[in-house]
Amino acid sequence: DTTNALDALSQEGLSQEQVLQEKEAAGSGGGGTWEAVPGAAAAAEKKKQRRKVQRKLVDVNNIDDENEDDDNGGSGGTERQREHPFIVTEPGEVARGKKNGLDYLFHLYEQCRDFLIQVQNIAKERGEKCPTKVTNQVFRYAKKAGASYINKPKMRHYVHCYALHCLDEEASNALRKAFKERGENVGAWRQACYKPLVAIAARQGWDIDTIFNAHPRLAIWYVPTKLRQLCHAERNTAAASSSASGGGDQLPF
Amino acid sequence: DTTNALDALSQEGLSQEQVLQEKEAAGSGGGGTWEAVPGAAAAAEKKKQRRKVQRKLVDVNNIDDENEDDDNGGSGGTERQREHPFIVTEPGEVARGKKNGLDYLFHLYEQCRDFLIQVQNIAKERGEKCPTKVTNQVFRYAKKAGASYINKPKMRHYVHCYALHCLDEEASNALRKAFKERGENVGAWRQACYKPLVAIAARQGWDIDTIFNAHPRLAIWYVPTKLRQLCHAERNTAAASSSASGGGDQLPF
DNA sequence: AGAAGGACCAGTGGTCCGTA
DNA sequence: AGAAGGACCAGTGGTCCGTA
Repeated sequence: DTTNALDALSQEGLSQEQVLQEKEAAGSGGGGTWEAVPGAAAAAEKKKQRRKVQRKLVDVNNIDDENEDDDNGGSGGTERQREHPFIVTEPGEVARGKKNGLDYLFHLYEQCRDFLIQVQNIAKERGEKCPTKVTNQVFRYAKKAGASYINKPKMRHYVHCYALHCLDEEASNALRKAFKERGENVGAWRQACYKPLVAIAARQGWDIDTIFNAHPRLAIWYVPTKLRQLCHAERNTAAASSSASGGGDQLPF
Repeated sequence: DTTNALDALSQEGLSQEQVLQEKEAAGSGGGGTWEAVPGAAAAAEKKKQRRKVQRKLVDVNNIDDENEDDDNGGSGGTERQREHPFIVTEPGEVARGKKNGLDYLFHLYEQCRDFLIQVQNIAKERGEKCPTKVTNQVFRYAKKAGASYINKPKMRHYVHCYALHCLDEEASNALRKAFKERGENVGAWRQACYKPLVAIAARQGWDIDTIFNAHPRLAIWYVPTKLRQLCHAERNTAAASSSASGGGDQLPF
């Protein structure tokens, strides 16, 4: 019942985001590929290389060391099932088949908040350091409390999607409807969530940390690295073009 | 020129703190020794044991491994001098001989604040995560900037002394004068700084984190573990005795 | 004995990449 | 191909304990 002015926004959202995805897929091959942050791709590549070297070293060291616990192979019974993958659903829609919907995804964030509050209460009781964010400790607590379907990589992966849901539920709902209609997968929807967030940041002085912290349910989540980088890059672009067109505090051309 | 009502306070402060020190020195030998937190001493002991085991293992593994860089012994030239030890000085007093005064100590905290601000400015410039506290990163930055006399263990060691200086300069000054007069060493003065802080916390609902965060120069420092524990223990003691004497929400005796 | 600080360690934030 | 999450890693907070 709140379906106004959504298509233009989300279409726009998609086209640019797809460009971003393509650039990312293309990788650091050519010379002029776009990067959110200068040098970021190179740094990431270095990190990857390091990790590969590490793994190789570990493998070498493991040769002929101990082959005690080698036969736990086969299909020995009660392996924990993975969660069903998410699909793009519109608000209120229940996912059918072996899928989970986005209302469920956002519900997980609320559950994490509850777990954090419990951890905070225990810490206060004991006079211990009291976390203000969803930390490893909270994820551990959630697991111990039986919420085995909550894990850190998943929650961090979709934080910015939840952020949009918190900060502009209208826009978030519109994006979900549009992406469902077009049959996009979850990855594409997730990518598309960045753009409206950057637009919100633009309207509020680019300070994404302050924006997160000002919202009670969002403040407990770390700002995702990529969202931070996108805001920074876009701010610089915006500043450059505005000073090129109208400004006076730049070198004269 | 601000020397009112200091002696009673600091005397009181000392006597109790010395008891605390003695108990600590006595260790976990007997059964009924006082602990700030139940089980804390046992946990600390366990940690110590673990560390010793670790070191032994490291030593064993190092036997006959590589003796390449073995001969950097002797007295080969420009070794960095340690900082002179602190002595208890009153406000404005310059330490003589190979000693540093407490004004200098507190000055180091202000310097760290300056370094933090620089690190924050760089982070904002680059659109990176911006620290709100004096972190390892800040200590690294300080060292790189030439302030080699600043280091983490030292700064953490005296944080609560600086806290008293920030929160109640009158009381801090009075304590310094009293301890100087009595010829106490730095360690004794440091111990004595806890008590007036706990008293401040008592007046403000025991929330030492909020007290730190409410003060602009103090907010950038982590609350020391021991101060937190003392506040917690004292709060429980106070609550127990007040409910024993006048309360109604406790078991009846 | 008293104190300064190098260096260690357990557990963190962050996310890659082997898995289904 | 698309996605979930175990497990890894660099760098953290915290402070011990060999050193001067």
